Amino acid sequence: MTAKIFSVEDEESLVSLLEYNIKSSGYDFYHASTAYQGMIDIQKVKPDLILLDWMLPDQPGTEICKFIRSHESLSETPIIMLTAKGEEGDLVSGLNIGCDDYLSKPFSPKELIARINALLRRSKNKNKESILEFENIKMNTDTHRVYCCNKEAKLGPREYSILEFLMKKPGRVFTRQQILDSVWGTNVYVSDRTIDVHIRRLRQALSTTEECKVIRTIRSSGYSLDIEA
Amino acid sequence: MTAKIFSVEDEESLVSLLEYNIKSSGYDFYHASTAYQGMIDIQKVKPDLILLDWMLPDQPGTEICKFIRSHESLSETPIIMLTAKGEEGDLVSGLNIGCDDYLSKPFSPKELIARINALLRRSKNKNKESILEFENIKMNTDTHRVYCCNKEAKLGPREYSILEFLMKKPGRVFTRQQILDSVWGTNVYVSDRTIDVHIRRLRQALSTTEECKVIRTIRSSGYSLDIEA
DNA sequence: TTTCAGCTTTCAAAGCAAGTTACATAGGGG
DNA sequence: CCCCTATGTAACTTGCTTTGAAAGCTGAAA
Repeated sequence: MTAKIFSVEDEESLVSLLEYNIKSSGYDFYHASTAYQGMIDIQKVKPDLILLDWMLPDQPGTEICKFIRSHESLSETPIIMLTAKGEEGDLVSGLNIGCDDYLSKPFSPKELIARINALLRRSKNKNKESILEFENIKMNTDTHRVYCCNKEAKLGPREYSILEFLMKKPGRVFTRQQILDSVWGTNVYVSDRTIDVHIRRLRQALSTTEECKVIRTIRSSGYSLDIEA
Repeated sequence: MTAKIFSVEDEESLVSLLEYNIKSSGYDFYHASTAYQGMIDIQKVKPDLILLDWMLPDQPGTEICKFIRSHESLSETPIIMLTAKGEEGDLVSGLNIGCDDYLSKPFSPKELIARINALLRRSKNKNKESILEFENIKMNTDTHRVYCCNKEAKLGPREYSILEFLMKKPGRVFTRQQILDSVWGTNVYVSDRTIDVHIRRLRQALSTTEECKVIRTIRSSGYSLDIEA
């Protein structure tokens, strides 16, 4: 059964972009232009995933969010919020309200699809918790988003993998070789020193506003996710 | 001690390829052509790593896998499964059965060696106790942190290694040469006196607040981790 | 008590691991 | 086809660690 994606969005041009990309990815596409119409149609369609615009002509997207979460049959439906640039500040409350992920406009269609896939995958086997946490670092392995001190940190793929690896065994020291084996995989020949560079990039990315020293260097041994003594 | 690699494989040509590459990498090579013979010889040899062909003339490799995992003395031995092309589909079950890695034929010898190295590295660090304790000294080899009288002690890498070495056999006396061989490695030429210096630094680092005499000097012999008589 | 070998402490230079920066390249997306 | 990001390497810097020499100390034997 193909998954049904429901979008509530008033911008015409964006709707057609969404429709094109979502249908290309093999999903069914449904749509409403206002919050009011959306709430009606969502109950009929019972979609597998909902895309909500943050700003709608009649009511804010968050209202639909609350509506969905409070309806027995819909409450488990994953929701992705779409925000215009500059509205990110409210996102913290958005996540609290109950949406599962968000994207800031303009976003790449590829990224949207990736997040839809991830959320659908999760809701299919919604058994396991996908949040890793250590100190003030939070990591959502479904959405691949990382937060440090409640601000999102933008990591490259490699930095993300290294952090994920470290987060799975916080405090434990790993040699460069162990990190290479696990993140790069065996039979890949990369210099040990490459790790240093990525660790630097990771530290830099995690230093959002305040200093956030969570990666400890153990000289001649390796690195660990830990607080400096 | 060189690690022993045991291969169960019926293809003649592949066996000689394996033998050549594994021996070139400095490992001992053992071999059986059938599952039955393999199970017998593996018990005698007690190898450090096992290569299993998925398809064998008498029984599938998975049977050997089960056999190994259910035998007390062998159950921790890492296993790499070798599969012919097209058998990958069954690999999921293979990994569930308990092999640690797999390779699809044809594979590059380089890759095989890389995976062997990686697994041996992993199994070497596996079964060592991560908390060492003596008197009021506590040492966590996972996090590389050392506590003396419940306060963290900051040690340099060398001091750390020396302490770890001593903590493994508390009370026992080691000559300077033994410490050198173990911590620095054999065939490294460093003056004996160097040990004295590091011992001093170690003592200093362990004297956090109160006097904490746990390293005993045995004049004209060496040092031991012990309480002064 | 003196002597001497062996042990401890101190010190400064050399060594080395990690941090940092810059750059070439590759790969993907528009 | 061009631009941009991600990645890995190399070169340089920094600061701690290691090291051996040498001076100071200790304890046992004479």
